[in-house]
Amino acid sequence: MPELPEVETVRLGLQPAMEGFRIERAVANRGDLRFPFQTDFVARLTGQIVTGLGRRAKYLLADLASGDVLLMHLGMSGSFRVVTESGAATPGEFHHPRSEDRTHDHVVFEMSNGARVIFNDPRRFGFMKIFARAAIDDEPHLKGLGPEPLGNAFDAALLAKACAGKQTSLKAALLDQRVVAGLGNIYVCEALWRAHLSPKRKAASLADRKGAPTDRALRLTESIRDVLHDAIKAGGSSLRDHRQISGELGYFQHSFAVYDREDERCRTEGCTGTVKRFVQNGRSTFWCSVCQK
DNA sequence: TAACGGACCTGAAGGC
DNA sequence: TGCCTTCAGGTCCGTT
Repeated sequence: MPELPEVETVRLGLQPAMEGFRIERAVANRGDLRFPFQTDFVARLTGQIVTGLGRRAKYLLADLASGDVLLMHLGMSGSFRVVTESGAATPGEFHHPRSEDRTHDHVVFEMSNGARVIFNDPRRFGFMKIFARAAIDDEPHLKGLGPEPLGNAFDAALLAKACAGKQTSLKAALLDQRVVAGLGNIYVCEALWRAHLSPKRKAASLADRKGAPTDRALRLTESIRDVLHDAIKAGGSSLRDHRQISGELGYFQHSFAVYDREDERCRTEGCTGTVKRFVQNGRSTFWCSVCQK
């Protein structure tokens, strides 16, 4: 599922095809994804040079020369592929399992360098929206997002402050994009395992009575950074519908310590536990009850 | 205000 | 083999 590392991998893949080039033609093959397209969606994209391609949490942000920003979210199953003039996807040959199935190719950008950037999203949980860069502070999807976990501002003190007084579980708190932006179910499970913290533990326990970060907050902050860095280095994970730009699989799923490893041995050195699964806030949680406290 | 759960959506996997 | 059911999960929104 596209969480921060997958979105960052997509961004790095799209950059050579889009940044600095003009969108000669934009096509929306249907009226909506998760939300209806704006009526002027195509018009505001056509002829615009993409001056930069950034990321905020799980959102991709394409800056346009007009001063607009194209906001893109991959939802659950969204993916991009880039097809060059020669017909080959870059980098490498495109080999998505459903590469012949164009049914879910919902948006196409024809770039001035000859590349076709195609957004495919079978479940249509993704969406695209255009807003003025000047109004970015008022953009509802970005407003209220917590700190970037890989940014300089994110540290144990900030995480502890965001969790102080919260009676909900650590798992639920970390999935809350207002607390920290970009984590999803997989990386929350993995980060909690690395920090040896139970997903059931109260979020408030990251702060002491004075609101200062506890040792748990320090461990968790480090674990979040580490797991995200490792995943980006591996090109993201590739569960089910998610693929890289090239159609290739990411490799991080091979490194999962707990996610989707129910009944397998815990990988913590010296731990005799097995990975368990339970449903928490409507989502599967994987953890080791022996070494995660 | 915080916390929680349902809805959205469709392909994959499992059961019969 | 084919049909049916369940599950997956990011975000929004309604309810408690």
